[in-house]
Amino acid sequence: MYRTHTCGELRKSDVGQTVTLAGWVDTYRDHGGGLFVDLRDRYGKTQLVFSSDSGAETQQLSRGIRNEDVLQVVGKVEPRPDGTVNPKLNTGEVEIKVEKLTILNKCKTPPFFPTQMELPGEDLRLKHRYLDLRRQQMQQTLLLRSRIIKQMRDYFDQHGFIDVETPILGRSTPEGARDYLVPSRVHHGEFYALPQSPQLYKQILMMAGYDRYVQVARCFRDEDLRADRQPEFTQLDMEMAFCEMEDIIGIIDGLVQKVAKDVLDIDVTGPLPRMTYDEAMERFGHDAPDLRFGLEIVDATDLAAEAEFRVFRAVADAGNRVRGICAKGAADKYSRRLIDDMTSMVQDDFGAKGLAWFKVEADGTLNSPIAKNFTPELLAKFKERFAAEPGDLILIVADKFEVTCKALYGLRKKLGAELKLYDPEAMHFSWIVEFPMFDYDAEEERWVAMHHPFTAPRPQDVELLDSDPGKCRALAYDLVINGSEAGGGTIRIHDNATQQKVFGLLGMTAEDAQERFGFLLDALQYGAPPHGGIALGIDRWVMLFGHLENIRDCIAFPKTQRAADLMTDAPSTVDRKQLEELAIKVLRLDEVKK
RNA sequence: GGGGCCGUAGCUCAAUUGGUUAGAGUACCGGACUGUCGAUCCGGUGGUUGCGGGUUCGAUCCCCGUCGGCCUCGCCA
Repeated sequence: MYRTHTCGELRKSDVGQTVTLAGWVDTYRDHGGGLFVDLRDRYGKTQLVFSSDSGAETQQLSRGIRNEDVLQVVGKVEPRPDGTVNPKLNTGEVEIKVEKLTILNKCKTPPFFPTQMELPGEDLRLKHRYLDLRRQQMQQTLLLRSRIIKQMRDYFDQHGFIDVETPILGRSTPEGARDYLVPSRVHHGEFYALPQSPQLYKQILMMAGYDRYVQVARCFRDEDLRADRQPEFTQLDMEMAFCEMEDIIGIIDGLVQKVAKDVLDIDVTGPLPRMTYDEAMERFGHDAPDLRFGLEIVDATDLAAEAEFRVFRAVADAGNRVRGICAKGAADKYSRRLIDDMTSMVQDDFGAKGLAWFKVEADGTLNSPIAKNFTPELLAKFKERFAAEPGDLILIVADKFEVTCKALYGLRKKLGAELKLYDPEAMHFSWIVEFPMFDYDAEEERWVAMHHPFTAPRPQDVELLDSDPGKCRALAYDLVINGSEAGGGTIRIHDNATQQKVFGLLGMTAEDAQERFGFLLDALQYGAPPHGGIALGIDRWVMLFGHLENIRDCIAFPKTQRAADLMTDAPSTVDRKQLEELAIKVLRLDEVKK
């Protein structure tokens, strides 16, 4: 037996026992005659004491102990002498007088120590992930992740959901994200695709009568990475038959309450607040607004239309929008220089033509390079519209609606963080509903599904599919936590005719649709029940519930921004023989580009 | 594909306007020390300044390219 106890469990009540512990050397303090070692495992730390009492042989062996060595010790639990209790440790009232030491494994001097104060560079952490995962912070996060997933599994189990696994090797579907492809050895020139989500399989399960399905599903999307995006990620995927949007939302409201209570001890009152997509875009410029703070977007297009200022007038006259935000008390926090930086941001990142600004002076006048273009009366109206007071900073973007949304969303996010408009520990949960069915892709001159092509239109909007698809709203709902999309779902189309019509609107011919999704169209004709579901982004839940800034910290073995695993060095080239079996020839770069 | 930041000892960082021998803390090695808990004290080893090229009398510093990491726009139904 390697150990009788973990390094986190011994207390004063255990004094007198002879115990065996095993773990890593967290730190050691060598006093010559006596040596203290904090032995660590994922449960905690326990202080070991080596002295002449340990015997000459053991004491001699103990002198070679270094950080991160793996030890096993046998010894007696003793109370610490008066004045040497360590209140920082749960085990701080006791120590082990070591009688026998076994060095199970030495540790080479590592590139970094899991215990060091300054975090090493992320590339180093990823390369030596086994060391990084020893860090307490990482262990806490993976524990949190495990706990959230268990809560989810328990919850859905209690509500009668069946866990069904769906294939990892599937069929490529050109809609949506880029697929990860897997070549077939048996069928030369043909490929499987890794699932972007189990979407179609779970719909088929509904048609098969498994009316409550759940799965912790790995999903793959070959797109560029971000701080909150990995090429493979995990979803809590669920689907229900004979359900309406309210049923799904109700179930998830309950889950949110349960997880919030369990992991953060927060009482979330249900039902969670809802906002329509249009309202979210109008008030916050984004479909996943951070509702922990105000700083809402204010429309001033009508006022702009009265202005002498040609830039505003032209935008208003062209049917575009003049909108802005008013940051309370921010005028003296943002110098000309910082405002210039924000101007560059809205121009370079969001395609805005510029950023207009006003600072409200102590006497109430508006200070701005463009103020001279406005009558005092109009300036007063702007001030009133933005409810601006002395010391406030008004930022205005005049552009197409979409551009004002993006730019003001970006500014709001930046100002919210910089001005500390919210408590970083706060949690805000809400639903965004009534999404449009389609977005118009000007480049490809066609409609694209906003959610996915299996989303059902609202019953009252069905006829808009023919007359005005852009106005058609979907039975879609996104769960938003602190300005992050934490989940999204829809009620699905469950009849063949509507599904065919939507495919048609997306520019697919009947033949295309049959080739790509024939199995779905077939299944829809063999007794498909009404159904719908949702998928929750588990990695993001961990990020949000753990107040972490980065999705890589929520995943045991994540990929870098270039989608590489620095520990295993994946992806890698493969043997010529492997390629030959697959009938694959790798082209040179110049051969690809032509 | 575009924009930005970063890369100096094993690690975290510093190095004046481009200036001559590239420093500190820590780790590591050796020594001292029986109540420490970020132990302390003394001594020591350790550098292709990511890589390649250029400008210059002289480059960690400026320029170009490249590799790697991060942030971001596009992209992500």
